[in-house]
Amino acid sequence: MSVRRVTSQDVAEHAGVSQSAVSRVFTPGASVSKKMEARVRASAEALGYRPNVLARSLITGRSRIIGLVVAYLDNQFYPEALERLSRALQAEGYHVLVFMSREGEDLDEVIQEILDYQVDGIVAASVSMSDELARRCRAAGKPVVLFNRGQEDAGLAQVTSANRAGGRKVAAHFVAAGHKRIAHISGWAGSMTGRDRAAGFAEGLKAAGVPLLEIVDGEYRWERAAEAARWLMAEIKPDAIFVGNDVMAFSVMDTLRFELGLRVPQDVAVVGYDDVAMAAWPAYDLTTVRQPADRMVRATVELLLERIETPSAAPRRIEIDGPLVRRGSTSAEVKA
Amino acid sequence: MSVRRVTSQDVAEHAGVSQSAVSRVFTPGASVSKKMEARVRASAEALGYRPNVLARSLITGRSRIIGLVVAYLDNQFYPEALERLSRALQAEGYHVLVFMSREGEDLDEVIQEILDYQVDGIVAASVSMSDELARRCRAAGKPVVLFNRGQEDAGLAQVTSANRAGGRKVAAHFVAAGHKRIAHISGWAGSMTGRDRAAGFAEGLKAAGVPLLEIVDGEYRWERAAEAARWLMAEIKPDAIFVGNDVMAFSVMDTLRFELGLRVPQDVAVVGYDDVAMAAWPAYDLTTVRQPADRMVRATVELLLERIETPSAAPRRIEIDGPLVRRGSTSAEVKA
DNA sequence: AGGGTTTTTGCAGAGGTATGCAAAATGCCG
DNA sequence: CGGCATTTTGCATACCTCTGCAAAAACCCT
Repeated sequence: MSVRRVTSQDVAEHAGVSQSAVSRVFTPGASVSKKMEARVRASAEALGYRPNVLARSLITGRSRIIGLVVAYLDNQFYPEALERLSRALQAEGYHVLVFMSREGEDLDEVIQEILDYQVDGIVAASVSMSDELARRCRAAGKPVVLFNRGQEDAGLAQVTSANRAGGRKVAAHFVAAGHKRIAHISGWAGSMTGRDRAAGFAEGLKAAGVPLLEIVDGEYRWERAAEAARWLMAEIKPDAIFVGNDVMAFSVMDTLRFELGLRVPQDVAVVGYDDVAMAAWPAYDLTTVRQPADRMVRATVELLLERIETPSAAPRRIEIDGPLVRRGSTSAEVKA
Repeated sequence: MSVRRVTSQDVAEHAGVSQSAVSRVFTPGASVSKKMEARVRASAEALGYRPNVLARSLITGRSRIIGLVVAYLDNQFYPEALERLSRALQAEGYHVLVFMSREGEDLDEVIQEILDYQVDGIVAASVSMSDELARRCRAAGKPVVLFNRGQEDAGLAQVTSANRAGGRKVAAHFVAAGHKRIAHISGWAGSMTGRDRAAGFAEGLKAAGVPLLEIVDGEYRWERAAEAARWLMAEIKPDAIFVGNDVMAFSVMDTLRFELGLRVPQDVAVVGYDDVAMAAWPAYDLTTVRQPADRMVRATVELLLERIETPSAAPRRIEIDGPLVRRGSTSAEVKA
């Protein structure tokens, strides 16, 4: 019943060599003669041997596992990023072990579990980390990269898009189109991404001398965004709304069109943030600031590997700029 | 620089007991006195000790890792399922190691890599497995569960929704609404899910004596679905289209409305399959057959754990029925 | 051929934990 | 308090691989 695994010892016996020799054949960069390599590989092939990654990690101290903490996958941006991240790491010989956490729930337990697996590094996507946790990861020698969520305090590596600049781009776009009544449904105020986008937007409007009539926290939630839209249209009556991410922007557009009977962009212009695949679909055709998932993921992998190779390297912060993608949810005409 | 890990040996010395004692404290069901437990836990706490999952797995033969193979995450159904799967397994003390593969690409390399990690089981989502691969997993004693993709030949455990029945439900719905010109843009013909939905749909129409004018393979791809819709409207002019999944249905609706200027459901009724979150959004308001991700995931976990506990258990197949969810993309009125 | 260099190989120990077995400790009862 | 049954503990070994070190082999050059 029990399945006997094929071990390097078995291969060694079959090939009539020592176990060390087998190990060396499967260790890149080790010293093995051509002849030895051929013999061992033949035996390994015959027996169907492959090194046990876990046993190997025990001695090398490298598991080739990266822990990923993520709170939810219903914002399209995250599956997209996860897919790319997984592929990129796979190409480097690493694999992603997934840990779901809930916003608000204490990360402690989750991080402990991650560390139990002796991961080589941790990517925390859209979750914030307490200083205490960061300290513990440092103590364990595990590099952490925050993905798409900045943090002021802790000395953590992080990759974000240029959220502040993005907010300014949206402001400039609204101003150029001549909008006067402008509002913002922000990303969760507890997140730096949300705050930065809002801050950049406010800055940009201020610089142009156009007032920002109202900011409502949409908490990155579909339902909250819809409520915010209803309230804004009842109380403020803006003619342009910048929404903190695409998913909320879709919610806002649906509310405007199907519940309030308004036209986008003629009655209200809407801009989102992320540029997920759906933003380009005709039903929404959403003007939005692109977060270049591809480049963000590449930067994340780079940072992670850098710190795995060189644990002494200081944690860096990388910010990636993304363009404003103009589509039909904002009008093209520029008023003078 | 190098971070000395805290081991059970360290805890043992600190507590003045043997290493075995420490091990037993952290092994559920082992024999330890109250006093011993308290002492060890105190020392463990003081030193910040937690058992090394990898070292443990070396001796128990259980890694508490489940390998997940998935081809793409851009169909919303999969991130949804992945999130639930990960949470459900987490609750059972397992974790998901992600392996991205590409449709068509040979799974061989991927499966080998999975096995290298000594996973306790494998979930293959929307990928088909060759008999050879299935054989190899069996040889390695690793249970495999196919998620949302059936397969006739191999004796593999699998969880699917009742695709055939689902297809019939759609047929009945169209027939009841009095549609006469009916077409189908199917899921990829190379997948059993796609074939079953199409077969059920055809059966249902045949039983009602309504012809199925055309079937086009949409390959589960957004762009292919749009092309299929253009072609159908040019050549066949159906008044009702059943589309093999929601994502393709969205594409079809967009093409009908924004490219061809047709109204849904007045000119053409559209039905999808999956009931992803977006299907309920007002912009689409799509009638669709629900795949109960929750129950499908629960069944998957059940099957997996069952076979991990009892390797001799025969692989079972579970089919989960889902309702037709009526929404605005099909008309309500039933003609006599 | 011989001596020195370099390469290749095997030996043995380590990495962190679980567990069968025997010894020690505890509990029970008369 | 003695004797026996039961529980708890420690010892030693196993899991599978990598790697430093020293021995063996191969190579090179005169």
